[in-house]
Amino acid sequence: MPDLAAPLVEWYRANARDLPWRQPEFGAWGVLVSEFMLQQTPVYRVIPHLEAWLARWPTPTDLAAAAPADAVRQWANLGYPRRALWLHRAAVEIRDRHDGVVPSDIDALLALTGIGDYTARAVAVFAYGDRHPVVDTNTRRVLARAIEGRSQPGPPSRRDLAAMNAILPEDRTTAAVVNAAAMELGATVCTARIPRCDVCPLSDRCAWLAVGRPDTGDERRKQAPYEGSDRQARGAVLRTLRDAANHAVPLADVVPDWPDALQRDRAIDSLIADGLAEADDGMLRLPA
DNA sequence: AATACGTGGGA
DNA sequence: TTCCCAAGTAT
Repeated sequence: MPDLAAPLVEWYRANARDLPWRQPEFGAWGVLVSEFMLQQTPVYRVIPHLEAWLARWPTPTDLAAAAPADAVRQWANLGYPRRALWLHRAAVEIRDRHDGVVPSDIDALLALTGIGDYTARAVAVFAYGDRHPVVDTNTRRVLARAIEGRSQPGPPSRRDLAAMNAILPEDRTTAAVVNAAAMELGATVCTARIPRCDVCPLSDRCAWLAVGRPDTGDERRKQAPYEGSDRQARGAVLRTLRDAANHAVPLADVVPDWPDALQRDRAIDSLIADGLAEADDGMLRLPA
């Protein structure tokens, strides 16, 4: 296997974006919040929300003391609002199980609500400097191209962690940089569409470029259409609840003009089932 | 393992 | 305009 770590590190030193969570003093809580927000949401949309969030709740204990409704409201239009609920639950768990300190142990992190394989390792590595492989969608694409010669990665797998681990240097500080660099390269150069191979630090050893950048046909699953979907209906309902000045809305006033009343009611029920809404006395509200 | 889950910007 | 897709997780 070609050495990927050295060129990645050199490239990262010169080209990494100056992102808030990369400041040394940013703190584990800030890193954790940023990782929740970055799950499926672009960097440029996260940054302003992250700063507002941390100004309001500077520690896990601060957030744990708030109502879930406040977390969902503060989440605003970041999307996937259950992440706000899960982040709040994680804060409660950190307060109750870890004395208010974000843990660095992978298994302890994995046990927190809303934290999976990616986020657990991202926190341990980027907040605490521990040595683990961190694999996100960017890294999977970089490895698929540079090592396997494929245009897109296959389905996520535990093998991805082993592949990343195989290119990590022994030194933990450098290993953390390699993790960040692989993600950064995938985000800014080795992109899903129109990769910029002309400025890529791996171009002289990339298996995919060497064989002429073929489309290897590994289609990623197409996202279901959003227009007319249940998700869109849920989004409309939740927006109504977020924007309600008195924090509660009569059920009859919840998107009354939605084209499909049955779909709207289904959305309301599913939001209640998810803990994102509560109904009582004919009123609908965010969870207290 | 496949599916559900928001939102909005860029090409 | 329409389509793609963005630092994933839970079930």
